[in-house]
Amino acid sequence: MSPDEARRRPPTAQQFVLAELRRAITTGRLRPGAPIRQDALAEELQVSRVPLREALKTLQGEGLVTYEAHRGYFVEMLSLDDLREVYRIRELLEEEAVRRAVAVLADADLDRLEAAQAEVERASAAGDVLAMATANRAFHMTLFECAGMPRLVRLIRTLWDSTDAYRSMYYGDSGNRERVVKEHRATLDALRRRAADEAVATLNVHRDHAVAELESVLDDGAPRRERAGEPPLG
Amino acid sequence: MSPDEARRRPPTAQQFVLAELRRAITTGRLRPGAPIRQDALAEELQVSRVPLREALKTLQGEGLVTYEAHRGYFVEMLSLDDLREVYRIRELLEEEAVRRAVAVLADADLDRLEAAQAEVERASAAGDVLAMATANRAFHMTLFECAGMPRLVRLIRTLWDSTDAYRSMYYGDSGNRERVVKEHRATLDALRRRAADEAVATLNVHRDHAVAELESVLDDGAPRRERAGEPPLG
DNA sequence: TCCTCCTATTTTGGATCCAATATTGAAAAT
DNA sequence: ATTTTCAATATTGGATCCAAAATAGGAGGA
Repeated sequence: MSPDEARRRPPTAQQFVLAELRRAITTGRLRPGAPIRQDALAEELQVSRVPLREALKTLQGEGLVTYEAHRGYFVEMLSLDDLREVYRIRELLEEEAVRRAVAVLADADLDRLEAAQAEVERASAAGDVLAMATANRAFHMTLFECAGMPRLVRLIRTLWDSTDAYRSMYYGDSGNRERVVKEHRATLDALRRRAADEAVATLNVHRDHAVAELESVLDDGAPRRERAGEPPLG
Repeated sequence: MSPDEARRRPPTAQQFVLAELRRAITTGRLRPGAPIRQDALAEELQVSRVPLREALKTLQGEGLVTYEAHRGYFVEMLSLDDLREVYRIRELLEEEAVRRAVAVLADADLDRLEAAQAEVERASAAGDVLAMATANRAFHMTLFECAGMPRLVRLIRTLWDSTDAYRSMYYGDSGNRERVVKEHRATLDALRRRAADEAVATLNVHRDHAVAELESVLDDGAPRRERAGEPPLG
């Protein structure tokens, strides 16, 4: 079996379940605050509760779900303050990653960033929200990985994961999509000139805008903890 | 049952196992690079493999162990570069925590810090290495928690956990213990005067010395991945 | 009507058993 | 002697079953 195929369908049930859960949370299929009923979900996904619980433990570690002994797992419900905290931490860590990346950036790295950006622009033009989110993420992670600090990148990735559910709506607006394209171009320009301060600044603008957008969407009240009624997990 | 009792013996086997595993890794009982044999460990701890595996998943999320499908879990083996990366990330996050803490520091917080420091000094004088590590950690976490950023503190705590195994040796040296006591006093002094820059600086010195010490201990070669021979887990 | 207590039900936690995969070691071929 | 193949073994992955805890609902009492 080729490595590609192996990645397509994970070799273990827990990895399959993990991917499904991420998708469910990201797309809002499982809503913030909702309890996760293991029996129902396991049946839905055609696995037993054992791999499901292991996947949930992973998500707990990433902060996507919370856990209470004998009460179970709940989809993490982030308040506005929580979101601001996550974005502030991202700012700290991503600045470090970008500075280190700029210091060692090779032409081949820039080529890969250009390719990632091309995909972002394609998705933006097509209005493909899911592809847009994926491509945007790939662009940023490609940059961060140039820093050669795998643990730092892992932390940043986890922070992105933890707010995926709240960020998915962002790309629905075509104005936001165009803005992202422009901001990426500004970042790329700074990177080509190895202007670290400028690259950090453009990314901060990029991030702050996302936060501001989130705030305006959410400030009519924090999401409520739900106890039932979410649709099944097709 | 009192809350205290409830905390003494965790209500679930996975939490018990998690604590035991942490201790085993921290004390070097499970050595970096060693594979974790689930059957043997489960029998050792008198539980089945199910809660053990959930505990391992938690540790995987924290970076204390690595996981490969169908091959199992291994105690994470940190290279010198890895350690430096962890400490650099800590520097970034802890600076933020300290600055936020100083901005809102109340007298009651200072009292708690004094109490924590008293415990550090007691342990230092007694030469109690384990108590020293615990007290030092409590001192720092008490400070960080004043920042009112629970996610940030959680990340920092995880980073501390991930290097526990390597830091345990540090307090064996009485010179190191005395140095820690002095550095804490300098930090406390800065905090009392709400001198954020100074507090950050003293903590950076504190941390950098630990890194330097680790480097001198480890630079005769990275630890090897072991495959067998670790003593049983009393 | 409201509160308390107790029981029935639901849900999670964990043990055991079996299946799937990886590893080891020996035998056979080059 | 070295490499390859294949079977035997060890180890992990997962399903099912049972136990323990929490939740929900109703009966009884104030």
